[in-house]
Amino acid sequence: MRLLDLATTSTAVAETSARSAKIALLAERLRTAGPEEVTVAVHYLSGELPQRQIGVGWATLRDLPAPVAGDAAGAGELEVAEVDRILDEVGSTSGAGSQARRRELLTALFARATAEEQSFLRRLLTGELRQGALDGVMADAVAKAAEVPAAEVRRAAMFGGDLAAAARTALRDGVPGLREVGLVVGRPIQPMLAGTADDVAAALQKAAPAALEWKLDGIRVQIHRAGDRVQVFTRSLDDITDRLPEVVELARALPVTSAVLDGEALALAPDGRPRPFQETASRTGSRRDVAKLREQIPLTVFLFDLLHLDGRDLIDLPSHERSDLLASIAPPDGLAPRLVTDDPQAAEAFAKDALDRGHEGVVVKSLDALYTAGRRGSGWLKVKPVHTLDLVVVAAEWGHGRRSGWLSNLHLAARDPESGEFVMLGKTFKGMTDELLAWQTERLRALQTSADDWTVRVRPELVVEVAFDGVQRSSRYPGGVTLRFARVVRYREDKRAQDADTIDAVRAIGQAAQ
DNA sequence: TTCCGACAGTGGGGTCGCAAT
DNA sequence: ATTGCGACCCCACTATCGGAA
Repeated sequence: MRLLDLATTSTAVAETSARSAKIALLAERLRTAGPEEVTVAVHYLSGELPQRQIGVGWATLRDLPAPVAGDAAGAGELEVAEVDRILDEVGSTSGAGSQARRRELLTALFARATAEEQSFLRRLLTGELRQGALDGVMADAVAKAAEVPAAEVRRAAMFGGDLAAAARTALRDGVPGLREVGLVVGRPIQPMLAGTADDVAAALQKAAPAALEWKLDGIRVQIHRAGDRVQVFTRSLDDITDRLPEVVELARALPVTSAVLDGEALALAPDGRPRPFQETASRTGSRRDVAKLREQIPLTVFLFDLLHLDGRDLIDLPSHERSDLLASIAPPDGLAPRLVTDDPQAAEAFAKDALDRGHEGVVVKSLDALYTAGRRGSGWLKVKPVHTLDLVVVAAEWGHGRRSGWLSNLHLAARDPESGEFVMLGKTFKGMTDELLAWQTERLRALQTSADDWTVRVRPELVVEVAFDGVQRSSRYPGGVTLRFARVVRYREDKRAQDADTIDAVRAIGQAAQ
């Protein structure tokens, strides 16, 4: 199979908006793939590289020599398997001179590609395929190509951790082959994700009685234990075992022969309150001097689910049964605090206590939900308090993709009461409807004071109400603080910039959380 | 016919580790 | 030593499609 075949399929997929038509086009292409090519084809057409990452991003591609006009002789002859080999080599170079070597390999590759192939490669390498089909749509396409139920493909991909491998199995061995793929201790599966609810009462309306658990602001850990061997994986299935010795020790001490556990790891202060997320991230992200770091910033694990125990898979058991089994093997202080209730007042009190202790909020879990790996179902609902501020728009950046032509990303500032100036403390592009994007583009252009290719600076007059999850330290912004997960709620045309919130008010919110 | 779950897209800040400057 | 870059932690929200109700 040629790269050109994938590029033309991708173009066709991008040009139709109907999901069913995308699936049909992808399935047709997969059917023509040989058994050795199908995994690479699935990866490429769902916007990923088999190598996961090869050290090439936007800036590397930007610095490649400009392509010559017109396609070179022999362009369009590139085979998918050869492209895969070249990218393997790009990804495996390291050490001094590796960047130059990467550029050399990529330059040679691009010189042999048609314009359509180059566009496809660029988008693939930057992770911006923008054809309206990623893993989800591809799973359906694989099912269609292999003429098997989509649920079987998704199940195999969930347990194998890899849709491309499931595709090869589906096309080669059909349903019987897919059925043989199961949970293997030591091989991570997609973690179950939580939806959101506005408040505890709303969450309880969807399921009562329900279990409430503390929502902890750390990193997700999936722990596999087989005999004495322990492995720890992140939400994106990376192996971080070496960085989390505390987690390894906890798992090794459990009275089991094998288990797969789900939990959250975070740094706590000596008084038991959570340290800022930045400190947990720093600790769990560090590979060097782990033993020393451990003394300074110890991690605590809170387990909240059990997917496998001593040879038995549990993901198809109702949540409350998994929870009971977990409690039977884990020490009480290794469990996420939990309350089962159908009483809104008791639930509210539990949530308030979690917040008073400095945690993010609660997760409300249906008692009979199965472990829906990789899905953001309503079986789990997170509830977190939201802060809002009225801030001033001081600039905006042009959007990309479907937001091309609109001013999208707002530069937000708080008022400095001392100087009367506006102090930038972050950006946001979230929460806007198409209608609002069009409106703000027009309004901001009318306030424009200067502009470059990316950014339009404006007179600080528009006030916008912004919701956010918290205030964190920043080395990037002049006020030393920034907002976590800022999103637009609405414009406040009734307010002038002089009425906007002050930088002191922002800092006070940060202090209150400590 | 309407509703709603799943998906894709559009990007945010911080941190680490590596290579280049 | 410092800077630029890529990768990966955390993540919210809207638009759209298409099956469920």
